[in-house]
Parts: sequence; structure tokens; C-alpha cells
Amino acid sequence: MPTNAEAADQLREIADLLDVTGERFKPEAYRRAARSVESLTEPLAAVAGRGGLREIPGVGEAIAEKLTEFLATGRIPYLDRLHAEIPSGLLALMRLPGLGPKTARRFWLELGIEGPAELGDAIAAGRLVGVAGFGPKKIEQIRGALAAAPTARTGHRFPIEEVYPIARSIVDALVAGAPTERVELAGSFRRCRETVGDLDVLVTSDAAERVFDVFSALPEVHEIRMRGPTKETVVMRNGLQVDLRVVEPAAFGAALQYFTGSKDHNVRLRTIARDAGLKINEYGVFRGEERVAGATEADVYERMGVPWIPPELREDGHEIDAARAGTLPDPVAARDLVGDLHLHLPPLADGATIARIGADAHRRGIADLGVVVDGPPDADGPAAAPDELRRFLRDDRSTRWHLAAEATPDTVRSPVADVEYLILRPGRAPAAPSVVPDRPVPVRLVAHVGPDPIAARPWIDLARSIDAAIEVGPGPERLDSTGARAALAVGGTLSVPTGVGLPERDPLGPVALGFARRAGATAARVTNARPWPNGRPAARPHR
DNA sequence: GCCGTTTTCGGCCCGACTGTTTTCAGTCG
Repeated sequence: MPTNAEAADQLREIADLLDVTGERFKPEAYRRAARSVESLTEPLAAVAGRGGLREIPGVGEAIAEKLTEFLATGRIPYLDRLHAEIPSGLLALMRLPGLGPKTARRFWLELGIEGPAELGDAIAAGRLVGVAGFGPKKIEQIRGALAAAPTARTGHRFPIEEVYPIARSIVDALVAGAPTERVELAGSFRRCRETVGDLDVLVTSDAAERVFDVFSALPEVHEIRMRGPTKETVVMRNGLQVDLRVVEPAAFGAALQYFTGSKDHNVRLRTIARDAGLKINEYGVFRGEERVAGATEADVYERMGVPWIPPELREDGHEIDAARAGTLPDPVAARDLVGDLHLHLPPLADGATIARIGADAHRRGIADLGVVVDGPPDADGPAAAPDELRRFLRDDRSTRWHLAAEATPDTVRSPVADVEYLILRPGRAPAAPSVVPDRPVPVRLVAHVGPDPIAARPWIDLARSIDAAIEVGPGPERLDSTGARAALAVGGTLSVPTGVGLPERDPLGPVALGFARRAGATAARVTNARPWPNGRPAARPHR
């Protein structure tokens, strides 16, 4: 059975081929459907099985039919026909930076060039010289793109946890070293998408040139791709593209809204503006020539008659209708988190380490910390905390510490005696948990499940059935926002790692929180936003 | 090809930047 990602790839392939044919709106329609298919929380076949394809945003009669064919046969005849008409090498040309569908089409129809190799030969033979629209710089640019092609990662998206420290360091550098008033990150990073294609940075400044100078001198910057009066684009050492824009203060909110997206969210907002006789763009909300909002994002939404929407929820546009109807969830916020169920400590952690983590928790208003004491790497089953470590935990006055142990369904029957609760994780068997463990101590958390919402499904269901939370966050061992949404949909509860005790730029806490928010989790659905069960009443830490 | 809280037809964003240009086309986001 094909995966959702494979189905989305097929739709994108159709979109790219239609681009070459010069179609105006169909390519975007296919791409929108592809985005929707990709973010489904259940297999496409299951959606199709209950007749739900047409409910997928962007999927209408024609695309639903193609998806049905794909599920049944693994092929889409329409795509096969397109492939038969259009040389596939043209797609490779189109994907080279600086080349698009128009140019690829011209190469094909005017010069008979059907792929990168032929284009290289044509340039070497001087066949592009004198062709209208191809001056020396353009030819050189194409030659460079062809040379870089084998290593180019166009369209590559970076995991947000990889981008997070880079993004923070850019902001810190611009705040500290450049003549800026406001500095904000926008784009899919601000929406806390799981992956980020490029990073958008917005600043206000009356000295754009100096801001660009500071920015492009950062050690992580690999090359400057372009620089104009208001915008500079660079590529970082790891290949991440970063766009820096300087905007005037009166337009800052509009620009932040516009560049945060998503695309579909903005399309919906523009429709609302048009219907209200307004115009919205990155410079503001306009009635005729007059700008009626733009300085803050709140003004922009208010002027549109739409409640402000948290960035993490700005996706397919339906959130706007939900917000207007008052049914948009109020997502969990950092201030809601009063505990953390899942820290790890080495068995030889000392008093200074405990005190440092406790102080960080105290500063952030986190009163209860559940810790797992890690045993030797090959130990079978949960480790016990050494007496000295237990003394440190008991003596720390800033935080209430709780001992937990990780267990698999195989080992859950033999937990150590001194733990307060268990953290269940998949065992060696890759398949679904076959037993609901008996519980000498309660299982409060299911963790290390992984981001694939389909593989995670049995664990989501298990967590729900034993009234345990399931952990959300970045990386290969946690649910992402799609998985978290699936968990919430079946009535489950999330646990959101806080990153307490970790370095300042560590992505775990902020990204985990962002994923929970994207999933639409309210504080009521987050276990560590609630008082610790059976917790002793204690003085609340100050914030 | 999709969509609709004025629409089942007629829209679907548009500005910055680059390279090529005598005023604009293509790409990108």
C-alpha cells in the first residue's frame, strides 16, 4: 500500500510537469492537495475507504479520482500521459536554481534541449550565445548551477530542531550587533513546522546596509546570494537559506503576518479582505490608498475582523473560520507548564547538577520534575537511584523531584521498588504492544514512540486506554504535531518536554511546545500543565 | 483543478530582485 508521502510526491510530480506545459493554476491546485495529503493523520487508504477523499482540503473530484487510481493500481494514468509528452530531464532543468518552467520550456522547444547533460553540451558548444534573453551572466549562472547540481539540495527541508540554534544565534547577533529596533523570525519556523525550507528574518532599521553587513559577516554564513535595498539572501554553511528583510515600523506587523504564512492561510485572509473591500499585503491593510493597519499583527487581524491566530495554527485557512466562529483552541503556552515528567540523570549526578537543574526549573515556574536515573547502557530493566543521588534530590528545596523508571511492555512486570511511576516505551518488538501491562505502579507516560503517526497509532491508543500521556517533541523518538493531533483526536493527553536544565539554545523545550500548539492542544490536554497527582501542597515557585 | 457565510462561474497575490534590457521577463517566495 503506497504511503501518504508517495501519493503527495505523485501530485507534486504532476504539478511540476504542468508547470512546463504553461498551465496557470492547476500546478498550485495539485501542490495544495499534495500538502494536505502529506499532513493527514491516517493512511490515505483509510480515508478513501470511508469515502473521505473529497473532505481533504484542496482535493476535488478530479484529484480524488486520481488518488483512487493510485491507491488501487499504484499508478496515475494522467501522470503517465504527462511523462510520455514531456521529457523528464526538463524537470531536472526546472529545479536548477535560477531556472524555472518558462526557461526549461524554451530550451526544449527552441533548442531541442531535454535535460541537464544536453544543456551542458549546448553551453560548451556556444549554442546559447546570441539567444534572446541569455546574456553572459545568465549563461555563467546556468553553468554554475549545472556544476553544482549533483550536490545541490534544492527543495531540501531542514528539521526545525536543526534550524533552531542557528535561528537563535542570528537573532541574538542582530539584536546585539546591528542597528535594529525589532527582530523577528517568520515563516514556517515561526509556525513551528516540523521542517523548515528556509528561514525568514524581519527587522526594522533605518540603516539596512549596515544590518546586511553585520548579517553577512556572521561566521555561519557561507555565501551571499543576493542583496537589494530591503532584502538580503544568504546561504549558511549547512545549506540553509536565510532571507533578511528590512521593513518600516508602520508595516512591521503586516510584514510579520505576511511572511509567517502559511500560503493557504494568507490566501484565505486575502479573500476575506477582498470581500470586505480591503486589500492586504506585506505593507498593511488598505482601504483604497489609505493604510488602515500594519504596525502590529494584532492590528492587521483586528482590521480584518478576524481574531488574532497563533502562528502555529495558521495552516490550511480553515483556522480563520474557526477563529471567527470562536471555536479555535487556545493552545498551551510556556507559562502553563508546571512540571516535567521525563528528565534523565546519570546515576552519578552530583549535588551541583541537581541544584542547577532545580534552579532552572524554579526560575521557569516548574515545580515538579520526574527523573529517570540511567543505568549502565546494557542494563536490562530500569535502574535504581543510588542512595547519594536520592539524598541530593530530597535535599533540593527549589523543586519536588519524583523518581520514574522507563520500562518496556516486556519488563514492566519487574519495576524497581522506589519509583513513583513508569514511563512506557516500545520494547525490542517493533510491532504494536500486545499486552496492556499490569501496573504495580502507574504508567503515567508513553515515550520514545517516534514521529510516524501511523506506526505510533497503537501506542497512542494504548496510552489512551491506560490513562497515560504520550510525549510530543522533536527528533526520532517523539510524536510530532501530526502524531500529537492524532493523539488528541482519540481523546488522549500529551506530555510536553520543557527542556529544563538544558542549554539556552537547545531546541527541545521550545520545539516540543510548538508541536503541541500546532496540534491544537489546550493546557487542559497537557498532563504537565496540571498539578502533579497526589502532590504535596507546597509554596508555588515565583515566576 | 479547486472553491463558495453575497458566487456553481470566474476568480486564483504580488512585490523584490536579477539579468536582460530600451521598458520587461522570469524566478522566487
